[in-house]
Amino acid sequence: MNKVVLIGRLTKDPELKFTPGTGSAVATFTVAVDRRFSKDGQKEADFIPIVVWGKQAESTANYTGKGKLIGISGRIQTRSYDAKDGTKRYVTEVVAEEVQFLEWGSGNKAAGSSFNGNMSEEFGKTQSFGQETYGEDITPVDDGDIPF
Amino acid sequence: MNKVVLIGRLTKDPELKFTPGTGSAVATFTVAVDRRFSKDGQKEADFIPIVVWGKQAESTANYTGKGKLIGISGRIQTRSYDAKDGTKRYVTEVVAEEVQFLEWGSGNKAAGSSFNGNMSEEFGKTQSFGQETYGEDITPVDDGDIPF
Amino acid sequence: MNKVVLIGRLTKDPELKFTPGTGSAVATFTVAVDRRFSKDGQKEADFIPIVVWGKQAESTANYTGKGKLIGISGRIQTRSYDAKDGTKRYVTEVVAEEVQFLEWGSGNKAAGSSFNGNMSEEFGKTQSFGQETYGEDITPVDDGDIPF
Amino acid sequence: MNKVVLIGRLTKDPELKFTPGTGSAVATFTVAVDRRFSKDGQKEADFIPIVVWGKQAESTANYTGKGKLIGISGRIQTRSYDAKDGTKRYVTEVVAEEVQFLEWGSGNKAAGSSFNGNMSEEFGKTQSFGQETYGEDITPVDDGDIPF
DNA sequence: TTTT
DNA sequence: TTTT
Repeated sequence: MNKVVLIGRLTKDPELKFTPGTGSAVATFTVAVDRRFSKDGQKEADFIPIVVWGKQAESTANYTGKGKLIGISGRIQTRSYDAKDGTKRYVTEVVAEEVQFLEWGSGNKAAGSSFNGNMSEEFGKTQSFGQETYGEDITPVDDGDIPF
Repeated sequence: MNKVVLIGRLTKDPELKFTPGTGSAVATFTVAVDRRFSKDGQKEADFIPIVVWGKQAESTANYTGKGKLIGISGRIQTRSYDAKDGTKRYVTEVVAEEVQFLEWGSGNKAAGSSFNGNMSEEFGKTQSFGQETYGEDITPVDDGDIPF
Repeated sequence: MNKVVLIGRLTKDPELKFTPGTGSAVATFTVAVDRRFSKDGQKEADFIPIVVWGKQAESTANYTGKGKLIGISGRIQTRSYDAKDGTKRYVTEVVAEEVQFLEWGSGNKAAGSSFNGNMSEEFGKTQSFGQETYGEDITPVDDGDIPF
Repeated sequence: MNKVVLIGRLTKDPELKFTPGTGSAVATFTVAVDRRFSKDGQKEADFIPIVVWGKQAESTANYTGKGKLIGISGRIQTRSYDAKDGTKRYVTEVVAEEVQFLEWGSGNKAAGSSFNGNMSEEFGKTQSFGQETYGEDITPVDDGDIPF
């Protein structure tokens, strides 16, 4: 059993990439989740790294963005990589299986991602809110060559 | 909202320490959680770092141990520290708020911790199973000087 | 272990009552949570009964209302009562331990509850959004005589 | 968002049925989850109704049973039916998406279910423990005619 | 650096 | 390296 649920705000626009192999979309971003109990009244937050795969990665890249509130459910994943200094580094992140946009509106008009952004007319300026949840559509087939 | 639930096995006995300041107990350990979907049939797991505070830390140090199955609920916490090479390192771990021993029996009889271990007669060799859950008893008062 | 997380909309304004004994506040309401998979495209939802105790009950009664989006974490509780026809009825509901207002704004200006509603100037018409989470402040002391 | 995680014990052996239409397997049972905080020291539990579909329903019927410890993740579902006295009754239950046997061993040798029970030699008397989790294999296609 |  |  490995279950996570988070509600927080994106610290930046998501980064959209595609795996070299199968071309699966992957979005990565960080979510700031305010802590319930902070010492005295200081505002404190946890900054949790998120990974999303497949069609949801594209939705995420297009319908949410920096500062927007988002709900996520998924699981904690750990992996290691070799740092440039030769040491092994360990990463703990959340793989999102379900993403719920609690505030809509994306910042990524200027692109840099392969998505053409033609949704921006519908969602760009308007602040609409919904309860739609996007489920996992691609089994995260762990290509071996992860682009981050 | 920041909620985590895990069921997995300890990869080692927990490490019990006490904060220099208030003397609060802190236990740290890693839990191996088998993944539901692994590529082909290879056994794969996530190795998730756990922190437990207060009275629960002591229970954990004494009633569970390497290889034992445990249930955890809590939240994801991120923090940073300065590595010896001068760079900043980021850590993501789970702060357990509730710990449930799904298999009892500890390995740390020989001690090294301040706990006297007199429970070992009751729980040491026997493999008993229960559903008792130990709640958070100390608000994790983030001493500033965390001993790990 | 008994953990629930929900994001959904109130089907009505919360009902605020106070226990005869200790005078603890209790709010009850129903949250509609859209299903991810519904047969064909029909909109379907689960209508989940929620109970909140203490100071949070009052916040809930005042800062949210019919149609508003809310995040809840808590646990499932079951209880039974004797129906007027002499049969025993079983109830399953969610006891909220944490409530997060994803959209603010209450409908209960006209009252009927004992709360004086003097917050309505601040929160009444404006649609502001936040991430503030209100934790459990009163241990739900199960008076024995629950007013619903 | 609608997420539930439970760890508890079956109050009885699961009941296995098959939908008239598609012949999908459905198992139903109740899980007793001990409460963390009970008034004084009295042992109290919540008795939570569970529904499992598909292949997992069969696993459940065969590899677990009365008194066994089980981990469940899923969602809360509400439905209504017409009671014999003409009134509408509302039911809240947990639809399990993931089931983890924390203690193995089934009681349903004598059958009544279509499963032939030939696993009982492997799992019957031995008390083995594992971490295997069985995922949802059939999208719970809500036949319309649910056999309970 | 990992558990069964 | 962080969000409102």
